[in-house]
Amino acid sequence: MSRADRLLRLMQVLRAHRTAISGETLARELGVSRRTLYRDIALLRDRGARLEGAAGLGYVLKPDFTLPPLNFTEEEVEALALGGRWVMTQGDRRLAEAAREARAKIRAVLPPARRDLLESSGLSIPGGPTAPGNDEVMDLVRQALRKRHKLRITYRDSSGTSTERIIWPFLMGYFKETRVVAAWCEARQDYRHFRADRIIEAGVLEQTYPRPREKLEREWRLREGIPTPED
Amino acid sequence: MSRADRLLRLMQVLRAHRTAISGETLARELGVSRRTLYRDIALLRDRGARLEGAAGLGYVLKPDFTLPPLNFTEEEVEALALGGRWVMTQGDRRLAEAAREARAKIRAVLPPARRDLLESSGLSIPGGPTAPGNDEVMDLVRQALRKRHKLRITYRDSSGTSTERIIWPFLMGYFKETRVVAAWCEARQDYRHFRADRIIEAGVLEQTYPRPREKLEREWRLREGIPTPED
DNA sequence: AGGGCGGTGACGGATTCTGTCAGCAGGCTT
DNA sequence: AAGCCTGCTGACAGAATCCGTCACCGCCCT
Repeated sequence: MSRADRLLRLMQVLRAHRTAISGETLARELGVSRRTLYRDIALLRDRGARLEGAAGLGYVLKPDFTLPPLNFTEEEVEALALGGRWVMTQGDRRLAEAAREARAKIRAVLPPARRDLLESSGLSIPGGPTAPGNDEVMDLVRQALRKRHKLRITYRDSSGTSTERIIWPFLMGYFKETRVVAAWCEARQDYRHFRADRIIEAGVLEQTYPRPREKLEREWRLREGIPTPED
Repeated sequence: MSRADRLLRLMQVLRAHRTAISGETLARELGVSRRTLYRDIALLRDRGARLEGAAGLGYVLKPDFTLPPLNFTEEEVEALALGGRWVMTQGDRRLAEAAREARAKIRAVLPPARRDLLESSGLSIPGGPTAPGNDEVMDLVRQALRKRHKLRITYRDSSGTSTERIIWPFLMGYFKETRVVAAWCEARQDYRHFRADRIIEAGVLEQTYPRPREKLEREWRLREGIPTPED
């Protein structure tokens, strides 16, 4: 049996069962080793499945390991539609793709009456020129951000000289015309800003950086005198 | 992207689309060859998906045996977070509020591990000056848009003279600096644009306008030479 | 304290996958 | 009727993935 096949079967088994199941049992049922089962579980989780495992118990199956129905008001649907559309035009390719997928998922669990509103809200983001920035670089920056990993970048500054640095990225600002990464620069031992379109190349390092992202952001805001958005 | 991953996405895409969709399109969307797509389709059918394909038409997923989608992936959460934040800074007050509430609802169905990502994704919309536009007016425009109602507006044009008109709004464009309402103007019997910040006053009429919003939009795009976003 | 169980890393051989090429059939357009 | 698009299947070989094994960590329950 191919892996893809097995995963679909696994989803069905999980959905059917309501009580806790041990990984051992699942593995036997699917005819694979325990190690492989853990790999499958990890993939499902990565794709969004909401299922929790606890040592000594087995897998505690949240009944809603799929997306439960969401009851948004018309105005909330409008907000989601507009926000999604903005990301589709302004985000890097992968993020734009994610926005589309998210919309599709929301659409699937929306009450039928609101579905059309999601696709055709009448609110539009005119397709102007998208802000410059290498798609691949932006994707890597987001990864580093998410996992709090250090990032090695090759950067060409405004005078045109290239340098290589290791930075701790903690924020990416989506300005009107540019994308700017705010980070702690190891070489300078200080906060620095990097325009995404001037990052020639980037690589996510294995190492995480020692301070929480929020701490860095707070300190940076303080120093730069940038107020925290009330949100 | 692994095959297993792709299959989950394929189900997602099929579910989202309600009209027939060709294998060619699907293959492009998933980034694989047509041959591979046929293989994937075969596997899904093997697993019990009621998926009908016809030469010259495309594929249609029968709606009866569709699993609900999995929960959001990390990347999708990022997209939702960023989009929501943009609406909070750029929408009118009520829409911003709706974005916040939508976020709260999404947060409630998220696996605990992904909740933080929604609030603190590290992606930020810098709080610049929000585009001008009367909150109340924008709200009314959105209402009219949603319900396809006629709108009575008092408009001051670029030369400073005020006029009162009845319009059929079918689109609101969120430009970088301005919000623009595209509408059919009853007085002029033609399409007109109105900057939201120049609409002094507005009132939603009881009467709906006779043509579907999509029709108006399509005709308008044709006349103005504005391409439809592929989306 | 110990066993059961979830979770992770590394590794190398086995398996699967995928694009290409080729061909057939059926519907739609011209 | 011809031509095109599209669904569908077979074969092949290189590329990519997968999987079991082993080893280890930490938590939970008894």
